Amino acid sequence: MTMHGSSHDYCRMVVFVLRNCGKEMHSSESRSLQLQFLPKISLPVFTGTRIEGEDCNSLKVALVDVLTGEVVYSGPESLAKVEIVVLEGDFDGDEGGNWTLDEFKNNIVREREGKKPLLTGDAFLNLKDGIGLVGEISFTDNSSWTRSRKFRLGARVVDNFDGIRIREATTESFIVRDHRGELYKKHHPPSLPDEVWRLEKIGKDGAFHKRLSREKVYTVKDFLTLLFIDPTGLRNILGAGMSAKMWEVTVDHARTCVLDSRRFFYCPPGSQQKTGVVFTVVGQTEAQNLVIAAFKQWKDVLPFDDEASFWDCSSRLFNNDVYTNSATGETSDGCKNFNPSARMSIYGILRPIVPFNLRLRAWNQSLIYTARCKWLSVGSFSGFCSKCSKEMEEGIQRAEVVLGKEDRGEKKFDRERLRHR
DNA sequence: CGTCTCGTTAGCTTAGTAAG
DNA sequence: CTTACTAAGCTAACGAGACG
Repeated sequence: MTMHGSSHDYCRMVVFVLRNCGKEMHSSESRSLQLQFLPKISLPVFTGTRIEGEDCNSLKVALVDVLTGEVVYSGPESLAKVEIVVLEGDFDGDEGGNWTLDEFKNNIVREREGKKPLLTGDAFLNLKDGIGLVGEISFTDNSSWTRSRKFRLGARVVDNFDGIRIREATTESFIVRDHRGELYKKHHPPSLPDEVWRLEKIGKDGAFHKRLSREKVYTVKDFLTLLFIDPTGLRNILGAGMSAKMWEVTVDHARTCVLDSRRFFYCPPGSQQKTGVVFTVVGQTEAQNLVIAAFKQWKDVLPFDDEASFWDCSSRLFNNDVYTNSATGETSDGCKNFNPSARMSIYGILRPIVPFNLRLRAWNQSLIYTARCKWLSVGSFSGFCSKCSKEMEEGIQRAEVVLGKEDRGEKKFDRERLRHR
């Protein structure tokens, strides 16, 4: 059975015809079929880059029954051959999909004269069970030269099912940019080794980029380090030309940089290891973050009249937990093995504890580092060990942190691992 | 409103590579 | 070695936003 409209007036309601094993099965219900793209196209789109669906999904074309919204899994149409074409971005702007076949054809965009076909790759696909995967296709040219400066993708059925009109699919309109634009894209989030112009408001070879380069701020890491160590100095490098608003945008963008988990520990010479600081690769301290968190969760903050009352209270606070064994009154033998020749890190949580003796041992039980500490950033601690640098080359991968009377087997921190990096 | 700066775009140039 | 093709780099033009 065949339904014909006039050449410009195809009926959108068609009688669905099933053909199976050469037998014709006539459906009494009227059906309106159309192709649909699934899911939306992932933006932005660049020339030479594969067109993909949102969230890294492959782009698909599905044959759908307009009335039920369901995919047509059976029948000859569910195996149709489909062609992907490029359409003008303003095609069917407000029409709600009521285009004719000729209107669709007239809005197909061809390549510019002397250029390669606008789409490269597998422009044809075969539906299977009503769904087909769009293969590897990409644009060869940007969309700036067209009347709307945008493209859409269209999908149309190549086969003729006895003149039955299957409505074509179109995507949302989108801009196709020259792939070279991709080279100068900002990174979200930026990474530490990125050049500093990957940050918002820092133009490549622009005034700010030059000012930063003059002061040897080449990378996002350099920028972040200066931001934490000397924010005023960094602000001065950028100068008055950078407005407060721009500064905020750049700094906010830089702060989204995902830092690695490495931590560094520093005991000033002569401090007898009573004071030390743990910091990130860009000089950000755990304390900074904790204080910020504390001000946000003020109800959880404990007030003390003075430092003495803090220590008095804290020793009682932590008296019954795993840190108790650390307060043994042992004298510290200092950092005699401490040397910035090899770096080690352990991972865990930062918390205040009573003064304790810390010993770091390699897996073969050789003593790497001892110190008397008031604060331990278990899990975010880094040390440098001269003994270890030798042993590391021989294949040592980890050591345990043992606090207090480890010789009696009370290894409270076994689960904390010390790792070479 | 003029100036400064960044962000984007795209034409042109250069470098690299494969084929003959 | 020459030629053809492609990818990458350079740079000018233009628009937008911030600021005085």
